[in-house]
Amino acid sequence: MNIQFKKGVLELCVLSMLFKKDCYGYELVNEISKNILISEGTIYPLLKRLKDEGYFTTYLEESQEGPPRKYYKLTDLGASTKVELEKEWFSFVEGVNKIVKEANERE
Amino acid sequence: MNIQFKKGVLELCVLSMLFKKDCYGYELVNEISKNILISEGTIYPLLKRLKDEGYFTTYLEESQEGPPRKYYKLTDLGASTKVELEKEWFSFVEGVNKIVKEANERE
DNA sequence: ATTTAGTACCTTGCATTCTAAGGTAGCTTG
DNA sequence: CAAGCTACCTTAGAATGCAAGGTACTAAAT
Repeated sequence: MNIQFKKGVLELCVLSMLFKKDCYGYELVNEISKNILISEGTIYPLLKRLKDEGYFTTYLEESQEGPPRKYYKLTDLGASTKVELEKEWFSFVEGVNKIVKEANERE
Repeated sequence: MNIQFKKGVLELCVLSMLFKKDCYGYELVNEISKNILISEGTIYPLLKRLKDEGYFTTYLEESQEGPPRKYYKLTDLGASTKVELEKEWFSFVEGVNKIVKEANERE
């Protein structure tokens, strides 16, 4: 998997996951990795940054399967940022696809 | 435009453009910028790197409108890399879209 | 009882790559 | 001859993903 593709997109992925439901960090790594391989060293600093920027709040909950889980809950700011980022993402993909497809139409 | 989205994708864009026809650097900036805003400071180091890696050869041609242009011509390695990168790109987009779309299917 | 494996949190230093800002130089037009 | 466009390039800075490391809890296996 191309590492560079991921830059900036993981933020959208995290916001999207949390838009669906509250998640804890370890869960995010596993769920997102089903579609895009990522590591813990990527997620935790990102979660910290996004929390500092006010995109979500956190709360702890105990688990029967290990140490307590820190859940992340999207704020209104987080939700509206998700919508913005999503738009930007689709428009970006469209731009790239246009270049790629035009190139393949050579005679 | 989200800077981070671009990481790694410009390589695909450049290879795609050159797959269509030989181009010079300044031309690549302008053509790609029609779909994705990029600056010269991005392209020239990238072209140098990709040339060093054997993705294309170069030749000079004089111009009536300014200084001579350095044209980039895709090698076989460059062309096959373009095909690989293109596949990775589509699969990556699919992965991200899956996450985004599933998140929007919450009740 | 101790080890192993899985869950779950986190930090640090490194690598990559895009950008802004700057520099050089040719050609054309006023 | 100055301005503006074309065309090349470099440098220092910012952003972010990763590997590798650490801590600690629980449960199962030895």
